[in-house]
Amino acid sequence: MRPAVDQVALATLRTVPELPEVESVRRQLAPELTGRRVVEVWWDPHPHARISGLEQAAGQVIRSVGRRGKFLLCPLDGPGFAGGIGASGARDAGLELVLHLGMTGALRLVDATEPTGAHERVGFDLDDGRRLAFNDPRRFGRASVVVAGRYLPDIPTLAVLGPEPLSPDFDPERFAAQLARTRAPVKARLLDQRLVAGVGNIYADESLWRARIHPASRRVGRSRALALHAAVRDVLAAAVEREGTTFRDYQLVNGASGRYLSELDVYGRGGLECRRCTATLRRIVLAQRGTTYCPSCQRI
DNA sequence: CCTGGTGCCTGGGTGC
DNA sequence: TGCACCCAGGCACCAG
Repeated sequence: MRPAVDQVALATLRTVPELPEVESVRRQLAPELTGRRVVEVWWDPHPHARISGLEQAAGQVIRSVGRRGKFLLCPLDGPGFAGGIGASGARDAGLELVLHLGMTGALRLVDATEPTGAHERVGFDLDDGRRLAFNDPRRFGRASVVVAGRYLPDIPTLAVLGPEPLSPDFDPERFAAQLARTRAPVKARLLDQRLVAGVGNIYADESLWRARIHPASRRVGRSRALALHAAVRDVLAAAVEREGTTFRDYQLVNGASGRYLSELDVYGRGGLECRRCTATLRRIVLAQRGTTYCPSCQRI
């Protein structure tokens, strides 16, 4: 057993998990889950639960814990796995566990004897006597087992997910060209996951503020697009560095909070002073999302 | 294809 | 103290 981690909330997020929060959860889970065998799986029978294929996880070994955008990706190895070279000589198409925390999802490692939590939607009993519990009050999260890399039809967003913002795949010129091609508000483009993966409401507002771009802008020229590209990278990198944003009781394994909250410049600061120009930050609704920006230094 | 609008879901907050 | 709203928002889905 691992008493230092048992019973600890790995991610009781009040903040909606975006890339930095999911990456922080991934880093906590990876050493705990890698090499563990899933003994048994239980899941929520609710008709609207976004769950598929989980019966296939039983007996599988978790090979690693990865991430793409806001998705956690765990490649699985079957009981007889011996290197992945099948009779045909081609690499076997193994299975993959895909988790998305949605708005309120949280993952915990608990003792397997602990009763199912009130909002527990999925439980993976592991071969070390613990259970990976997926707690998700609003059922906006997702849990699926698919053939590795085959994300259609179950997970269409993952199938068309844009580049990882903190990798070289996120190319500034390509980003600028794609942004120039359509006329939706720039914030909507940041949120839709195809231009760049992992940006949600908080870090969209933060990035736009940093790049001095009005969230409702429908035309973003090359130089501003390049500034936005850099801002997205800088904001996400800084938030990962601080293990995400905690509003309430999101806790790390050691009990610490995500420390990006004090770094937020606009999100949650409507009516307060802009830290750059002292104008009053304004809160509007854009793309059906609460949006905060500085009317003085973010111009259309 | 592109875009905007609606529904899903429920804990927590507000106003009466 | 109780009750009826109403909001938060990632994503699926649909209509124009």
